[in-house]
Amino acid sequence: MSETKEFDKIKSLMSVDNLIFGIGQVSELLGVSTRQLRYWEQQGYIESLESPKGSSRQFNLKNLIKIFHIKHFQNEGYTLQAAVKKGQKIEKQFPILKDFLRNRVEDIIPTEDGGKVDFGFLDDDKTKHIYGVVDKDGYHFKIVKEK
DNA sequence: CTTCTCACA
DNA sequence: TGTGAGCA
Repeated sequence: MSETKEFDKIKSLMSVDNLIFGIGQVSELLGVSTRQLRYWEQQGYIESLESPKGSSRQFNLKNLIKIFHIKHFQNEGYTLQAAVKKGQKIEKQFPILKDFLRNRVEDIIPTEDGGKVDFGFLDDDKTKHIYGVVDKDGYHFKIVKEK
């Protein structure tokens, strides 16, 4: 087997799409009854990977996260429909947040009582360095003037 | 022991 | 918005 083929195999093994959970696992993991999961799927809120007809349902990570969110918002007191909508909103926000973090966060520096997030410079002259600070008092931004 | 579907509230 | 029964 060629090296690229080997690499593809490893990549495929590590791919989140290949993290599959059985309905029982999901139920135990997230505290949602197997019956609920089938019901939610029947209502079209989630979907399972059902290649072999009539065989047991399997869920990928995407749907595991969906289920997690629905359960979460139901616990907060939302109806099933509202919980699904809340989950969809989070799922739309998440890639944007990820993109922001990937492109704007330069570094994360742990400290004794928390840490600080380096957001880089505010200006092109690179004189105002902005940090997001997490410490025992909470969260705040700090602008450090360089030279 | 698990998951499935169907009937029922 | 789900559950219990009863089958495979």
